Amino acid sequence: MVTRFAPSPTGYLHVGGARTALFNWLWARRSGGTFILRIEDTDLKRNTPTATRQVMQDLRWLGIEWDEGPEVGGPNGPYLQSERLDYYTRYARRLLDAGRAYYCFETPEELDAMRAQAEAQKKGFIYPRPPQFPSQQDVEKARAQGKPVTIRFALPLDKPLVVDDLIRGRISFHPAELGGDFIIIKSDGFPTYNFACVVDDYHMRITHVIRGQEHLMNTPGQKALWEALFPGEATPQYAHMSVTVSDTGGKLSKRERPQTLRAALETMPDIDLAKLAAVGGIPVEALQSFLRAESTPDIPAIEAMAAHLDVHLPEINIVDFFRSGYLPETMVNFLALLGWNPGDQREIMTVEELIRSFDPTRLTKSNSLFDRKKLLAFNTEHLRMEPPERVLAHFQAYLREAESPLLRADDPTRARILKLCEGARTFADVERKSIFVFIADDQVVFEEKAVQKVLFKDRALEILRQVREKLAGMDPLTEQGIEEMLRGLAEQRQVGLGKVAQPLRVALCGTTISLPIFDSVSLLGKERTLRRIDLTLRKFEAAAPA
RNA sequence: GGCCCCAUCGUCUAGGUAGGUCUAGGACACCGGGUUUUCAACCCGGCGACAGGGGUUCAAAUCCCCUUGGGGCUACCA
Repeated sequence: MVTRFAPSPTGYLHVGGARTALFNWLWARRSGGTFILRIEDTDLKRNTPTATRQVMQDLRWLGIEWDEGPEVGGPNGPYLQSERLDYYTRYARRLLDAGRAYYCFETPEELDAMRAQAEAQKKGFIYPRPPQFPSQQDVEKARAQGKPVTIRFALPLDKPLVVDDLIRGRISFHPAELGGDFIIIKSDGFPTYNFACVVDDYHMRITHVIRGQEHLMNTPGQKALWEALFPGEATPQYAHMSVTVSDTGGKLSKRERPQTLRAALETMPDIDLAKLAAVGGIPVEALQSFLRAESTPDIPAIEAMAAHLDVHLPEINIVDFFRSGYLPETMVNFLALLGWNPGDQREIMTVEELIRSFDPTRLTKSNSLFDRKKLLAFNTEHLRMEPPERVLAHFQAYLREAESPLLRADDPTRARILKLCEGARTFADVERKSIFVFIADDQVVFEEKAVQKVLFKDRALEILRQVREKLAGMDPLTEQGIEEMLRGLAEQRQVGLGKVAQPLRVALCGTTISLPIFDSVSLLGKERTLRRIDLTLRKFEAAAPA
């Protein structure tokens, strides 16, 4: 069995693409077959130079390795369609010679006009096949006149086209309603998707294809092409899966990120636009225009501004989830369960379990919504479940990507922090709770809310001073000693531990959320703990309400 | 407009091919309670669905038809 994932290199790997790749990969692994990566870069206008590299990087992060394809090679290469042009021209020639394809010379404008006319008559557009196919001289004449030259496949109209879909069963199409003869070679000499796909699937000996529902209507045309090109040869078996839509409404689209930022900005009226624009590295005018929904800055600018304002953008691409602190194991598990299930009630599964259980006939027919809250729950579970060394390795990668101050910690410390954060939902949570240890003592940022709710209440500063004195007298500083001291103090003052621990926490971190307090003190050490308490007392004692 | 696909809790889904064992199961979310040095996690409990209408049948979530709703395609994009 040979399966494939065939993305077009237009940007990062997105959730939908990852899901398609995953199912094909699981299927190949399940059956001991081959999984091929093929890059469909036949649209010069849409290709992004770095996209192929990005897609491969994201696949590898997910653990989806290809047996044949770019960088790994294989007997059926090359694996970039732009390097396979000779195949397509050869087969187009063959169809032309057999009278199964013909040249056309309409300009895009002429085609648009024909379509508009069909629409005005409330009819579906069907390309009118000429009674006589243009000759080679006609082609030369057209070229001389500067007309575009394309090649169309003469779709057989005599019998219904039948597709046997593994998920949806037998589907029959009337060729006359399919839009007529379609283009196989564009005027730039490149093949269209439908043509290149057939030629390559044949030459790469693809036996099984799982792809999105959006390709279902392409399948009858591809089958007809296959029969004309490779009569008697079996086409791959197709499985057209459902689509995944976003829980923020509509399709999972990259526009969601800018839109989320804009919506957040609208709730912040007194914002310093000049400063924000500087953060994003764009002119103020560009930011203003963005706010009026007239333009959109590029994604790095959007992300920088969102990070600055602490606005969480919805993740769209696989790399976004990496940057938000998700585990690849989580993504694989979650994506696999969107539109598929193992047939029993298991949900949290390892990759090995997924491979063992995968059966494409269990793919769901209906579309599903990408639920980020459930994803979060899955990540919490995987963070707890995966081997600690593996989690640590992923954590390092996350920190490197984030250029986090936690990079300054050594491995044992990071492992300790990870352990203290049991129950955390993402690496971002872990980082947020422990970052205070790795910043300079005078760089602690005090959250207004924390100050008001903790430091300025219940004689917190008085307690803090007491804590400071006791801490100063402790040598050495052990977690156990700290705990006994804080508990003793709470008891002595007839208050809950929270009344003692929270002021200390805010003094050390500036926020009410951090690692467990005893570990926070021990991680910081005696000297830095005392210094932070002193800085806090100095800063807030004068300002405290009586 | 034409063609094609789909329809079970708010969400992901089990059950549908072989109609009765389904007063419809699980998970996430949500709500209530518990635990607690913060957040999270954790424990207990609760809410909650067969889109509507017709058939077929002793019996329908399950089979058939219609309606409605959602999605896709209708490109010299893939």
